Amino acid sequence: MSETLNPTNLSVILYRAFGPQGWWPLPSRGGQARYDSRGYHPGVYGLPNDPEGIWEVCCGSVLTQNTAWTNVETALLKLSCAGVRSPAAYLSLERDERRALIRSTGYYNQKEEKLAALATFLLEHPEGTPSRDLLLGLRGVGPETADSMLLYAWHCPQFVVDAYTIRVYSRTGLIPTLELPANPSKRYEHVCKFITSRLSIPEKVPIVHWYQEYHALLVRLAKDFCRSRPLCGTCPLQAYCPKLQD
DNA sequence: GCCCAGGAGCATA
DNA sequence: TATGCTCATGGG
Repeated sequence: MSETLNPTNLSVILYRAFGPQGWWPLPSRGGQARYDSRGYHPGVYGLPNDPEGIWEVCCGSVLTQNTAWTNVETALLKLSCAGVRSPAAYLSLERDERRALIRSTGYYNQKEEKLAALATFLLEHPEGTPSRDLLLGLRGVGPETADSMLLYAWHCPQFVVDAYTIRVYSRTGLIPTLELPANPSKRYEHVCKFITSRLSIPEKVPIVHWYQEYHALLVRLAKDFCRSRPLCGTCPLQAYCPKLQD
């Protein structure tokens, strides 16, 4: 091992390996100015910058719960093609129409209700950034979903923890597994504080950009290498990670 | 056919 | 507080 891993240099190593990730993707804008074919916008921050984009990010954060993003892409494209580009448009549909549009993401009965609650909330709060507590009060919005919306839709400096984050931090030994609380909610807050309290971000870099990039890079690593069955042989962390497998 | 995917809510003990 | 179950489609 060449260098001891810590939360800060991990993000630097991943950025060097993968480059900017262009999150949060907006599939409906694939190919438009500043977006690549699948709606990513690498190196371009400050997006989304309009209500339709905010709605699409919020939708995506609910639809991707325990679901592969490719299935969410399908649903977001269907919603957009059907003209559902706002909370009001969503609420104007019949339940069965909503379910049909998001079917590809699975759990579509539950998610239809979650999106209805979200849409109603957004209509009641058309401006400004909602508080984390308000978002957490919505049916179907837990800590990861709330933080994803805050960080990517509203550009708040709120770090996002997901299953991939915990997997990578556990396997690399960055966080002692024994210290992880069993309670999911406590575990989330524990990991979030653990990471953010140890991050040293250069003054010239906005915290929001760093948080966005870091989360996206952890997902990239976990999807491509640190899978449930890991591909350690070609992993960019090979020189740093104590858990060599395969 | 099996495993997995960017969670959250609820019942039960 | 902790654990287990449920929700469901689609790709590898």
